[in-house]
Amino acid sequence: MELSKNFEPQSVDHKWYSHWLDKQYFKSTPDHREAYTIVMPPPNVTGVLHMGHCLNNTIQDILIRRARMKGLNACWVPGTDHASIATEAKVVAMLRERGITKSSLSREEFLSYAWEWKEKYGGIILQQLKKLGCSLDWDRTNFTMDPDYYESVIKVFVELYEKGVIYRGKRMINWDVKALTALSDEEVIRKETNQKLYHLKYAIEGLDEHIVIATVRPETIMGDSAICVHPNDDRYKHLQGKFAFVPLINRRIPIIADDYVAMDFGTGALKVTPAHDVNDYSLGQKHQLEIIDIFNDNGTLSEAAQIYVGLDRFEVRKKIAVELEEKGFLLKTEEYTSEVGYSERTDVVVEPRLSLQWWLSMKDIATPALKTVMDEEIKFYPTKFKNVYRHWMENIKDWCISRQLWWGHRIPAWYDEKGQFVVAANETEAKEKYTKQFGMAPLQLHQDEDCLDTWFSSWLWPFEVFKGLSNPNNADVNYYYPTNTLVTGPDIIFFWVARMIMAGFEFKNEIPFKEVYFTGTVRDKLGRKMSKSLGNSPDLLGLIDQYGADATRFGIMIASPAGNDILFDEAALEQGRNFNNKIWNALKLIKMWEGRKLGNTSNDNHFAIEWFSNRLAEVSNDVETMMQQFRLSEALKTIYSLIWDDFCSWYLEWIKPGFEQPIESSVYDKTIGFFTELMQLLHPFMPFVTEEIYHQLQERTDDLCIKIHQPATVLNEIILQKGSLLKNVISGLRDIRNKQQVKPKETIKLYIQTSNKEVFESIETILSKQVNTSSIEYTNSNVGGSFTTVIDKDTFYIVTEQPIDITSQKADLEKELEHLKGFLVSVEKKLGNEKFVQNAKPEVLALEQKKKADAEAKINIIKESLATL
RNA sequence: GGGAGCUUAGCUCAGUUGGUUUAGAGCAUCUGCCUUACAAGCAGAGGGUCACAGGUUCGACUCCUGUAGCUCCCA
Repeated sequence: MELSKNFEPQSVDHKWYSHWLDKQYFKSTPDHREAYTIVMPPPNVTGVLHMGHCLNNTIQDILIRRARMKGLNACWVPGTDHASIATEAKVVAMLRERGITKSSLSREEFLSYAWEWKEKYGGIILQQLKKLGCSLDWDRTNFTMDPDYYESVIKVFVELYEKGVIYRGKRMINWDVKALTALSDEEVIRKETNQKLYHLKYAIEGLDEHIVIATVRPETIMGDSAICVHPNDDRYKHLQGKFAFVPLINRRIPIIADDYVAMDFGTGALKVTPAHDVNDYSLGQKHQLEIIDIFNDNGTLSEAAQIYVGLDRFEVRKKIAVELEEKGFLLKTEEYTSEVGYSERTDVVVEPRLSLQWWLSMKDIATPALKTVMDEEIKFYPTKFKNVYRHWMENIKDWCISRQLWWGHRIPAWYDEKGQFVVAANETEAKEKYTKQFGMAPLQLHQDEDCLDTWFSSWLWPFEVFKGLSNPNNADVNYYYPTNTLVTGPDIIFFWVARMIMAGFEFKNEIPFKEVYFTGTVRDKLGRKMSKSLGNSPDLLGLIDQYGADATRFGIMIASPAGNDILFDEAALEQGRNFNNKIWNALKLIKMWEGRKLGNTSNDNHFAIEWFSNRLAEVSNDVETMMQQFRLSEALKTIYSLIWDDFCSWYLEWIKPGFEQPIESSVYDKTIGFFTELMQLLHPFMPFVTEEIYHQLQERTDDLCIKIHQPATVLNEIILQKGSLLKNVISGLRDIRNKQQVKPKETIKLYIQTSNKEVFESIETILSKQVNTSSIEYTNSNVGGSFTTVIDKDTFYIVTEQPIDITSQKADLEKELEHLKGFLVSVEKKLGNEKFVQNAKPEVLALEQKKKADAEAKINIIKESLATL
């Protein structure tokens, strides 16, 4: 069959993915082998594949494919997250487009729309991962709202409530005025925001003066309960204990003193609004101030505000500033930059608010989870994240787990008409509990309307995907858990990683995974985060169509050092595509020889084969080391160079027969073997092209995907050194040819002056072919009428038909001489230093002496050559 | 405000306990080649006082201190 000019991923990718699925290579069941398990961080069920997923899942696929090819029982579990707030927001938006408001629907009606949406768009992302080549065990696909999973989440809630770890309480929370729900601290993103600092005058009761406060939130003055100054602040000492009036509404509030106030910020006087600021709340508690909540759920002002009722908080800010100015309360405004909290999901400014919510007490749960990471029972790569983790864990706060949403796991608390409640897995149990607890059967119970934070289900992921909670101690969970490697972004270290570790100890008394690999953030090539508003997120599926999955994987992996950010550049995908073609062309070359095999006639290629087999072993070992340290991009670079440089540029050229000449059978077979092993090494990174080549190389009954790879370990250093020498000499001589403008087709006569004649004799055939000589001879003295060059410790004389350009040659030699002399000076300086000779380790000293001797010898050779020019 | 990390060639990065030929790759650049596998290619070349300033040491890209810039996390 005629091979195409270039590698064509479009047909190949799909063919092999279907084949692998048919053969069930990705399917894993417990057996006698050692398990290697990865659970995929579940993407949002309605999400689409973006660069972050691409990086993340490519890394996981590389690890899992490598494990599979090592003979481990590799299991990679896919799934999706119901993503409570994100999905609900999407459904609400969809309904709005259809002219339906959420408030007009019952809970059941809304949920049926949501499920419809989930069925329609859910799991698109999983289909997209197939295009990337991800070798997931699809039969194990999980969803965090699957019936079993749902039940386990509820079970965990009830258990923790009964242990007293979960409680209900009214505290300050972050309120999302768009999604109309509470948020955890982790869901609030702080951003530097330009604001205005308004200086407002509050009149003092009984005195003809006023006090000036500075605030960025003039719209909250109607919620003020006090003005606070520092007790030692001389400016305000006479006002302590007096009263002031809130502008516009004239409410009377006390002036109190507390050393919480920073005297040097603003005017040193602080308005206290306990309902709408976390710090003001604590201050309010301490001084028993009134709490006046002036906002509605949606961020508009409530009746309690008295004025501007029903208007949005930011609109009020503008209007009230104008009114305050008109009425003489606004002294001045200044520009001010500070951090403001925004909702991670809806990007609206979060409103601190006092609210009755469900909480999970974290202190006790966190203790073992902190220790296990500090002791490196769970290893973090890169290790710097240990610090981040420790800092958060040591300062951990209780987790607000309730959300005012419908899409999610409904909180299993049941209330009577008086608001008394019980927590139980279902209504029947709730009734029993109620009867027991309150000594009478309930008239009617209704379930809490709220649902749980998404992460309250995802923290169970590593063992509930194996039904570790719904079916405790089943064969799967016993075999696969703890899992091996978690690959995820550092942005969810608190949301997810930390909480999974806590859940692991709490419910299984075991770590959930042995190592965590934190990927970097994918940015554009200018270093900016990928974002919709910048429009700098590439269309991933378009890229896969254009370059192929292998090139895309290559492109994203080649520049992804562990833990560093990835600057995504399409040029890297081109490099990947070119690499595909390079491999493809090597295949074409070898296939040309297939019909020209002959019996073995010479030993000419013996060196090439021996060298490459050693080189292959050497690099395989290097790659193994790098993989163990998660230096994936380095490993890929190393394989890339092994294939492109060592195999294609050197080895294949060395064994390549002349035009339409035959090739020895044994050389051919060896070459097929090398190529196969190279494909094995590369397969985890670029699965499609390697599988295709594997089958093109010769008829196969098996597949590369599951072929076990065992790199040779025995190395012959001498051969490897000879190889480098040969490469150096070839490059050096080609350089001379280039500089002297000797045409490629023109042959040269080569004379070698060396003390290592035998070494050159063993590589003579290759050398001759690579630098196009008509003859190679050995000499003990300088050859007249030649170009001279010194490579390592040997001198080479080149005789051509062309006239010699002595000036350029002389200049080159002089330049080299200059460099060597400089080098020699630095070495001699070291050796002339008595303290160095006394203190340096013997091997270092010996090395310096060798450097000196070598440099001197080479200087002599060059001087001789120059003299004869 | 507190903490962590980074700064090496035009770009992206290696450089493993301080000494390995006065710093290595890849990409980009330049020169010469349409050489029957590959111009998405081949053969070469140029390019860096290792952010800055001190210190420790016989010796510092490597260790310490400070400064500047950038990034991230937390409050």
